[in-house]
Amino acid sequence: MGQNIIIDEEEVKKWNLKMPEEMLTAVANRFKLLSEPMRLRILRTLCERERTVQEIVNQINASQANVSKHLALMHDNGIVNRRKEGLKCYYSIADDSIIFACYLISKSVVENLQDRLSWLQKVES
Amino acid sequence: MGQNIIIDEEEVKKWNLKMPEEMLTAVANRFKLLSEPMRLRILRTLCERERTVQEIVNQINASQANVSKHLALMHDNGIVNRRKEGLKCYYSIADDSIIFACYLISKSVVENLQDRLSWLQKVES
DNA sequence: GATTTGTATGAATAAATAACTATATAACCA
DNA sequence: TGGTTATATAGTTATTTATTCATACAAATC
Repeated sequence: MGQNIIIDEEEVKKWNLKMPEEMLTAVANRFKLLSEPMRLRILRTLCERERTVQEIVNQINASQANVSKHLALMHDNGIVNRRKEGLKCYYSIADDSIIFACYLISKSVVENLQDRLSWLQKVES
Repeated sequence: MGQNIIIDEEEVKKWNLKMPEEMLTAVANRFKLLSEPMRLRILRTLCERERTVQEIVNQINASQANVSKHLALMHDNGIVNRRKEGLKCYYSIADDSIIFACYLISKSVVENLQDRLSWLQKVES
């Protein structure tokens, strides 16, 4: 924890080309987990620290049942941890690479948006 | 191109916590693009070099109509480039961060799988 | 045991979408 | 102009799934 991550661009290309079919669907499934705003909202609250279901429900605007289902799904897929303490149930992020992926994608979304804006300004002038 | 990427873990957490709601849905949408095996198959063929629609259709096992739709969707969302040359239409990857994300996620999927396997072996022994 | 609190789950509904078929467009050539 | 090739696009169907409501479960407290 607390370390930097270094990615070698050449290794990335090779890796992706070699990836077998089964792996590909597994990766797609993991991306699907991240493709719902509600789940990203939940994960964002967990970024700070572990939280109970109720804490999450209060933070984001969602029903307890819905939050619980999303958490169960993410737990089944190993991206969040579950820890029971009496009545309460604490969830936390189990897989940091998911947070890195969010970071990468959000950065690229911003860049994409900036590109479109500057293009628009060129067209207008 | 050809450079390494360095990610600072602290910056990642801050970034994700600050991310506004609109950004969050945009990120979710981008993840949704990556959540279909067929689209990952297409992107993988594009990892190597730009390709025509027919080349992609031949490489992966899919109908021309389907590949065309997926490409259109990805182009609309700015993750692939389109270049027309006579009858043929060449597509290429427009956003390398997507490939990085695939790399990150596939690595974590492998680790997750390895963890489950070793856990299984512990239980069995 | 009965009640309260925190969480999980089953059933039902509505919305999104991947894939298919058929057809359209668009560029090239005879 | 007519024909061929490469790609795109409607319309349809079937599947998936996020959400809601109601209820069940499970642990604590009385």
